[in-house]
Amino acid sequence: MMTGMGNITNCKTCIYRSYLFSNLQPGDLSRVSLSKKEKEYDPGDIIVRQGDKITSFMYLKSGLLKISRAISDGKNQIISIARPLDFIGLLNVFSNNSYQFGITAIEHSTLCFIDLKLMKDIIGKDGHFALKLLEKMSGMNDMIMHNRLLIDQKNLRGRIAYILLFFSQDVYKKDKFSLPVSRKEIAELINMRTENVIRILSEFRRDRIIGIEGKIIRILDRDKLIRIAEFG
Amino acid sequence: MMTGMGNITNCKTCIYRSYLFSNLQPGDLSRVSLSKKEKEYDPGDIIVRQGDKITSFMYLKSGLLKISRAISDGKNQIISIARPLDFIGLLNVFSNNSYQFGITAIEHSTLCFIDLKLMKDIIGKDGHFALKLLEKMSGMNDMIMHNRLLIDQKNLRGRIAYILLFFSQDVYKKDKFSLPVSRKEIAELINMRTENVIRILSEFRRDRIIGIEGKIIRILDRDKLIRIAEFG
DNA sequence: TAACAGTATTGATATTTATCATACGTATCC
DNA sequence: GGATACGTATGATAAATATCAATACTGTTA
Repeated sequence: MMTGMGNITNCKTCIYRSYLFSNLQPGDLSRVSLSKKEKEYDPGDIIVRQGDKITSFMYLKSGLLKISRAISDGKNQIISIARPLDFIGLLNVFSNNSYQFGITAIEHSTLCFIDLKLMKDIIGKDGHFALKLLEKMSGMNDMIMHNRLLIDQKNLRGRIAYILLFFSQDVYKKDKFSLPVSRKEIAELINMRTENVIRILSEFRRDRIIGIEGKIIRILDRDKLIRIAEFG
Repeated sequence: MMTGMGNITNCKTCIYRSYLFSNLQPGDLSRVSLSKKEKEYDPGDIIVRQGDKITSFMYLKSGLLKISRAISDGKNQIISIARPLDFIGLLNVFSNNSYQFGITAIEHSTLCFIDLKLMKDIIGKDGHFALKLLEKMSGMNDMIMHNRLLIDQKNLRGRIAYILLFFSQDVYKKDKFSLPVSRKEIAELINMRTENVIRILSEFRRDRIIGIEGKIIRILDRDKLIRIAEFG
């Protein structure tokens, strides 16, 4: 369950402070700092449900989240994994009144909630900030779209290799890491079936490309994995 | 080839004027109107090449475009089809200096080019405009992402049904229309092989769901097509 | 502790999709 | 006019992926 909440950190000195807020007018930064709420979540905690009303702007200080949407009969599709310093829900916050996707913590995470009205107010006053936000949003969309287009092109082995490299290189920056998601969730993320996720992981283990102990993955042959992700 | 260019229309009285520009300061609208360039393109004309420097903001007044990106060995992937009143390249214009995709006319099209510096200048000054632009961009991204996520879930028949309904309902609003793209391009758009596009179109014809005469498609059984797009 | 639900695993099989081959029409280019 | 390229079309076959079934393991609850 949610393990903490409050407003401990001052935005001015926050070590996680985003580039986005780097040139904000001092008065505006104070208003953000005073009104923001900071919350902590444990793995599995639901942060927003699909359909919830959007009332704030969310910033992931630390941790890892999954952004997913419900499709027919209880099935889910994971749109992307949010990483620290990401603005969550940025995709939706200006185009909808309610979330078109759900957000769930997959690691212990700390989020900042900034009131949406305040944000819009600042955007209205501070064109420089607005432009930076446009850049940020554009960049995020680019990345998510790019990833999905890439994954669409790959066969199943390529997708598994890609996602393993994603966790190893982009998220944990380590050869050995603990998968923050189940096999089923990997399947939902890269558009395949759970059984095939498991099968291909086993295959990679058999071929000494990775080591597996439950959730613990160790990359043994990164070059080969890169080649498989690239194609084949 | 490009068949026209110049600055004929006044933005103030333009019948294609976007909602986005509806509350612009009169002075700013004049600056847009004076600096904008209007160009016409024929089917097949390349509007921007992947990698081109971004210098303007593009607005599609009429026509139809394809937005695509090159992948390995001469293959292409079509990201989306742009329709009238769309701001083209909005996905990229604030996050990159150069286009990450190419844009090609697939029907006779008229575009407005607005200088990017001018746009950024207006955004900086006019927070209300900036906010509307954020909404527009967000909405566009939503739609493209949503479509791609949907297509990922469908089998090949579902994808073909979906794309036929897209052209019939969203683009032409008619039962009978001329496909603006080749079978190969359909394949690139919905992530399948040309042969299978052709095969499934033939199958739909055999089952009296559609009529085909070359590029001319006629929807004969819309309900069935909807059901197939939905699932099956 | 037993019962239970969710997850992971593997094998056998069915279905879907891609690939390869061939043919034919159409437009383009010299 | 013939050569060439490209789009459309269909069939046969191979490869990739999903589905179904069975089992084991995990943690949680009664």
